[in-house]
Amino acid sequence: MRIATWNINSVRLRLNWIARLAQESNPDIICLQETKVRDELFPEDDIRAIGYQHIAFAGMKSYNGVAILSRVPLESVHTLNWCGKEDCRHIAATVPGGVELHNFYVPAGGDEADRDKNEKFGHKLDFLDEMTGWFSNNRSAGDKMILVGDLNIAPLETDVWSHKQLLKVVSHTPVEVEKLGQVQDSAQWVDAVRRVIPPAERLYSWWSYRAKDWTAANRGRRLDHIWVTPPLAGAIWGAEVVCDARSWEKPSDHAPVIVEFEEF
DNA sequence: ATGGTGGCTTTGCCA
Repeated sequence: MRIATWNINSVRLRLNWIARLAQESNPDIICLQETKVRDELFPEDDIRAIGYQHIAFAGMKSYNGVAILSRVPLESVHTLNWCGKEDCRHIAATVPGGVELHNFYVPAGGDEADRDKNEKFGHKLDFLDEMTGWFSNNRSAGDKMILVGDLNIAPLETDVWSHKQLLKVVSHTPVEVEKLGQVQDSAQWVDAVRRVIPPAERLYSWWSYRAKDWTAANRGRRLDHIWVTPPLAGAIWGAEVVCDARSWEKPSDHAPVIVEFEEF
C-alpha cells in the first residue's frame, strides 16, 4: 500500500502530472492539497481515467481545497471545519484495513511571525491547537490512523536549508515547531518518513518558485508530512520524496511525498 | 530591506 501526499497547486492545471506520478511511482492513494477548484468543477472523470475510481474532495473557488484519490474503496468520507471557517483544509476517509486517513492543508501563516501584527500567523497557531485538541479527544490507543498533508512547518533542523537563517521565518519558528510537536503528541503520531530517512539527513519537499534555479540553490523546506499512529509504525516499508516532480514542466512548488506500507 | 514566481480571478489575494 503506497500513500502519497502532494500539494499540487491547482488540480486542473496538473492532471497530467497526476497521471505521471501514477505511472512512475504507483501510489494506491494520492492525497492532494491546494486543488483550487470548487466541487462542481472537480475533474472527477479525468481522475477516474487515470485509474483512481474512489474520489473524495472538498474544494472552494480559487483557494485551498483537498482531495483523496484512491484505487481502493473509501468509507466514512467526511470533512471537518477548523477555526470556525469553512475553508476546505481537511478531508478524511476510512481505507480498507480500518485505517482512518486524515488529509490536511494547514494555513501557511503569512509573512510575519507575530500574531499581534499578522492575523494569518494567529490563524495558523490556532489551527494547530485545534488539531491537538481534536486528536486528543477523538483517538483511542490501538486506533490505526494516518495523517498526511501540507502542514506548512519544517520541524527539524535538517528539514530546512539553513536552520539559523530560518529561525524567524514562518514555517520554521520555534513557536510553530513547538505547536506541531504538541499535535504530534496528541495521538503519539510517528513521523513515518523520518522512520525511513534518518533525521540526520537533509530532506525537503518544497522549493520556492521565486528562486532562479531551485536545484542550484537547493533552498528547500520539508513542509509535507506523513504520520501514523503506533499500531501502524511496524507496517512502514519505505519512504521517498519524488524530487524529480519539482523539475517537471510547469511544476507545483511542492514535490510528492510517498510512504509504502505493508498491507494493512 | 526588497523582491523574486505562479495560480486564479478579484488585474488583488494568496502562497
